Amino acid sequence: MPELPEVETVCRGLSKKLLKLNVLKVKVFNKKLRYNISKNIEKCLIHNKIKAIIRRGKNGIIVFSGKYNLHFHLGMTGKFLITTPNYKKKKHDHLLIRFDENLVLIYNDVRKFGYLELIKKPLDIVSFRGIGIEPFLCKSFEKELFLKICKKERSIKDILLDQNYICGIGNIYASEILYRSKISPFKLGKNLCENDFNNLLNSVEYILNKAIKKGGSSIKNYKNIDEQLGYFQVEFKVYNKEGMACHQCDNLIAKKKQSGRSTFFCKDCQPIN
DNA sequence: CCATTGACCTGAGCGC
DNA sequence: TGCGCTCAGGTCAATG
Repeated sequence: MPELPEVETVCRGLSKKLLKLNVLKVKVFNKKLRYNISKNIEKCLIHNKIKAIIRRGKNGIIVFSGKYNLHFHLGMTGKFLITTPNYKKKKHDHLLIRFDENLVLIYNDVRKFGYLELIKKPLDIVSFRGIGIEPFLCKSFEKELFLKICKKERSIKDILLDQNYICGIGNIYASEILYRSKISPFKLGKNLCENDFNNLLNSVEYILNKAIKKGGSSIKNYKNIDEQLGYFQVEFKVYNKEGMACHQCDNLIAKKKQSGRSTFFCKDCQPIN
């Protein structure tokens, strides 16, 4: 579910409430997520303080005072909730961490595509899991990215979704970014001209920034840690807008399956040539 | 090495 | 009311 703007919003929310707090208890309700939650999680985190919360692409890292950090990925339906010790466990709650100051952190994930893993320090946030360039740094790596992408026989949308080029973009923002860039989602990497590429990197920053400012997008069930909704979905120009009028021409927004996922675009405004 | 497909898992919404 | 089907914000292993 969550792409970079949603993960960023979650990280900021967690920072606001949990920074400097001390872990009193860790309880695993169900360890079977995408990867199993470590049996040692309580041992590794208890009496540690939260020092920072960092985002890298769609990943979050809770930095603790001890030997381990906690890396999380929310998959499609992962959510954190901050609540109090009298909280009643709900369906699909998988982990609970109790802190001092009477606060409790819950990880809930319906589809269990997310995960929580302990990672040993020191944290090399730059080469983290070998993922690609942070979107807000991508202009400094423009040449490098262009050289990589301009050889590819893959569609530009597939490339945007591949976290090894630019990280943090998912299915919603890929469509929105390509619409603003006036590039067909089906255009191949090798066919992008420099002008396309400039527009693309521009829109990557613009769209993601704007979405962060709105607290991300809530289309089904995404919520921030205090159950607040994001509001970027009202700004969608193409995602879920099949059959609606294009904002820039008389055409209707089209929807097509691409690599097994829905793509939304305007045929006229986003030429393939 | 590169590109494509299906698997992982649960729930919502739709047509019948 | 219920069944069966498709779809959903993401990755990753297996295949050609």
